[in-house]
Amino acid sequence: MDKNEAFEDQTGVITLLWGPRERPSRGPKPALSVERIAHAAIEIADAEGPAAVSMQRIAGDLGFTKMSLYRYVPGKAELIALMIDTAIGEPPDLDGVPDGWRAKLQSWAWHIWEVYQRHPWLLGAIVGNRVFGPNELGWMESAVAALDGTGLDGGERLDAVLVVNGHIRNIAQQTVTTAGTTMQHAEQATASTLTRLLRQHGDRYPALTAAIASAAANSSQDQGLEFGLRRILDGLAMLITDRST
Amino acid sequence: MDKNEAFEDQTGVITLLWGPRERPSRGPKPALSVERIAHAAIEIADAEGPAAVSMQRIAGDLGFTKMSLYRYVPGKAELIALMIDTAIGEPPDLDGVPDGWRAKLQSWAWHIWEVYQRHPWLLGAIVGNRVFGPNELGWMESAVAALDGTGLDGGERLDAVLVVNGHIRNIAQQTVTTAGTTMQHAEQATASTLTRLLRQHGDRYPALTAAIASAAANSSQDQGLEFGLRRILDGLAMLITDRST
DNA sequence: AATAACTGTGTCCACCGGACACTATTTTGC
DNA sequence: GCAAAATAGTGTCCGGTGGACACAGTTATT
Repeated sequence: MDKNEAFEDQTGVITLLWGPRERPSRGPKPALSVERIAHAAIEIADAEGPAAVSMQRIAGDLGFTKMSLYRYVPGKAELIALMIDTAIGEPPDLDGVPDGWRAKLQSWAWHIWEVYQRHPWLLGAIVGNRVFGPNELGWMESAVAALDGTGLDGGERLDAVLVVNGHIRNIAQQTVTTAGTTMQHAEQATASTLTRLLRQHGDRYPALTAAIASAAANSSQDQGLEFGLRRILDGLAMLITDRST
Repeated sequence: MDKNEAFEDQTGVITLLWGPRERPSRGPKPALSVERIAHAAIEIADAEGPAAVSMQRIAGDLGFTKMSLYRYVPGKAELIALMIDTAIGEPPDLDGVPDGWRAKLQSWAWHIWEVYQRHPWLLGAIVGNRVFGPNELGWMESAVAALDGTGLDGGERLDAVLVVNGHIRNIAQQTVTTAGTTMQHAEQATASTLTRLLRQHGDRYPALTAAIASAAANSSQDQGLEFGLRRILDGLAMLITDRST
């Protein structure tokens, strides 16, 4: 498919994501639109996982042949980029959140968490160097803006947003399954296989076995998101108070 | 390929990763081995990205036909699982690291960072619910063991390791490209496209534009790993001192 | 020696992304 | 009004993918 993804020309993605969407004057009226195609693809990915998204499938769902899609989209890679930015959607408005940067960033984290819950395939799609779309940049904007007023410089704000977003992504990856099953099911399955493996080979992993046993006893499971987020925000708070004194 | 990954029976992966590897008594001697196959696949992925790893390609590199591989591996998904655990490799020995949990966890973070640098395709391969392999569990073990002596309970230790690992993964994803180019190239490319996009649409993203300009001015780039790791460890330290008093 | 188990090969299949030629449709300039 | 130009959707073809299956060759057991 792609022999060297680093040398892909990003022009196709850029024009699809950022370029103007103007109808040519001559020729028959298009029966489809990039938006309809993207939404159909997202629907498939949401319901049946990213592997089910093929050109044939999308076109079939829309009632067209697969080659007709190539009138709207230069290729599948570009379509996926558009799927990503469309699925991420509009960034949240954090102006209504009071109480300064910490509450704003926390709210932002929960919003992006919901996005990942709604579109689990996003987690596997946003790896590697990519061209950012308008919505994706909008999310970064709102998060960086939440750190206005703190004494952090630009690089630190970017890094801080990176850490928070990364944590949510990471937790979502652990929690969510790619296909249609609920996260309870998936977590339960992995947890049970993990405990089964540890029951057999536990002697090789004493600390891990003890930790999991303790976690199960205290029923302190699924705190990963809040735990890590609190740690990260605590660490940021330390830096911010440090800067402001 | 896979219509619903959540319902995959993990038995194939489990037996391949954890099961005994015993030669049957009768029949010709196998000319290959799962290890050789996995290593050949890893070599391809390291050099040309994960998309270049196909059964035909692996078999061709080994001088066999692709169908011969299926005598050793039930399918490609299982082979990838084995690739992952093999590429992660032996966990680091942190007993030699002095100075308590913080230095140990920091050392652990840099070790896993190096693994992700060596095998960038890992970042795209370890998404979703998966069965852990022996080595992967070994890394978790060594990280959890590093938190021995802190007052944290089992669940907190697991969550802490999750956060640190997630951060490294996140930074590596931003830094590394899937194929052969160096990370400098990739970062440079994305950075330049980002600035070009912001130069055109910067009015929609004022805070982001300002932050990036400030970061460029202070030349405080590529501090993401250390920045976030310091914040996370600071936050953990707060919790630990809280627990011990 | 016969048999059973196993290894590697060749053939076949459905599906994938995509190139290309073709017809049908619509707008423009005359 | 009419021809030319540009576009939209279709049908056909191609190389590559993962994998099922039958088959011949090899080895240890009986």
